[in-house]
Amino acid sequence: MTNDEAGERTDTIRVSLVEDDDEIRDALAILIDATEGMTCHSTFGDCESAIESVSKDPPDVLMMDIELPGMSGVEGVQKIKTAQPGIDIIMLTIHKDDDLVFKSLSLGATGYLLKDSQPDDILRAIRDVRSGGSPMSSQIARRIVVSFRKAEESPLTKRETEVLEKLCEGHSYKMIGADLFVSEETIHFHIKNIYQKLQVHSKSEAVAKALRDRLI
Amino acid sequence: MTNDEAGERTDTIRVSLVEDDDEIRDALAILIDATEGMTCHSTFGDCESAIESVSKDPPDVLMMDIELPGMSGVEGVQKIKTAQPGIDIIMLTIHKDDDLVFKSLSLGATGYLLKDSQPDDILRAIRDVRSGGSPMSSQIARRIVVSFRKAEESPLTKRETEVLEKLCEGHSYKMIGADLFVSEETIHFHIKNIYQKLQVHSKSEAVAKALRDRLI
DNA sequence: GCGGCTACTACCGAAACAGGTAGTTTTTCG
DNA sequence: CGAAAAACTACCTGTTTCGGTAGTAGCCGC
Repeated sequence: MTNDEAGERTDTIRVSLVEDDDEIRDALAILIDATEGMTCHSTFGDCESAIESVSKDPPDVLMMDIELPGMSGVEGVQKIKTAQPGIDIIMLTIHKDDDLVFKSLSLGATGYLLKDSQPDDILRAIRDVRSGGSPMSSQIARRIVVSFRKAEESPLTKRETEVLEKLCEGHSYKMIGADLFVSEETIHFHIKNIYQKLQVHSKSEAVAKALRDRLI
Repeated sequence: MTNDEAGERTDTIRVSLVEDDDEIRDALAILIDATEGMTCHSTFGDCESAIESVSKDPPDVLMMDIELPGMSGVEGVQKIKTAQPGIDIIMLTIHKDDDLVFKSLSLGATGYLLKDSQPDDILRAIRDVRSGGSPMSSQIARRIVVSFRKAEESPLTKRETEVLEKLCEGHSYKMIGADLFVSEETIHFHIKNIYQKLQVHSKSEAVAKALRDRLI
């Protein structure tokens, strides 16, 4: 392991573990250490101690149980990723479809593994995450894909949507009017209707709603 | 497979294909028809004809080449998904990491497959997409995960971020001041600084930038 | 201890916006 | 065809925002 050379990570992948179950933790450590190209860098039974150590001596990859006593894995992801953005974090879970997995991915985790995955799958996920992938089940992938898809049906008319798009670009009534070749008053009219339909009362509120609900 | 019972779709999965290469299209059709639990419902050489037929007689799953003569697969996804939101669309591609794949996923595709995938992988993807998954490579998954993560570093101070959050909720200067127990003028001051840092000139533009760049 | 950053307060004038009312024309669809 | 929806124009009034200038105060690091 720790060979020096230059290059950021042509060499051994250092893996750390955060897992409260001793048996699982030890088994993973042994598996990783027995594999060429990776080494178990450190192990922790809880998030708090992991956070402290990891900021001093960061590994390349961190595998973290999503359900931990004390600070949850989700919270841990946020803290560790803030302190050490370079670490790739893989969440470990027993549930296939867990809201927590989804949350931790959006907070900074890069992939996730089921605890009872085959050794081969575990090792593949570690390499995968290090070479720019996000290992995860297709069920989780679906939820992520859906979450950033455009709304299928909007209450707005075509023209109103057009106006809303311009609003989101920060244009004034006057500029939008010029862009769409109608008068400023017409834009005013459309925007009043947009406000009514979206139940908002200002440009910024409309923009926030449009972007959050992916109306545009 | 085809047991009937109740349930919404215990029976055969109807698959349609859009692929301009005759050989690939025929090979896929044969593979699908030879597999228990699915049937090849219809095939098309281009998007235009697929769109017409599919709106009359929709399949369960549509496999679509991402690069087609005439209308591109990406455009096709958008049109078909708008007309028939119930169809699960799997994109076919030869490139592993293609911007087009990413685009089509955000426009309504549910998964994607490499054209040279093993037959088993193809059949698995079809079943997968039908049972609520999004089959895709971990490289694509990573790009999607990253695209909705919060910005790691914001140019804004803590206070400014706080103000920006309130802006995104559509509050006025006065309301934000009341919320944060400072004067309206102070909010005015913070917002001027936010505008400078984000290079914007209005509330709505700031909100748009904040939400798009995930500063909050 | 001093400069730099952050947080806060204040005043001004021009511009933009929000909400209301009151119309006309065009498109869409039963 | 005729009703309904969408697109368009206009005016008015009070409120909010934007950009500029100007000053106070606390905290941190060199």
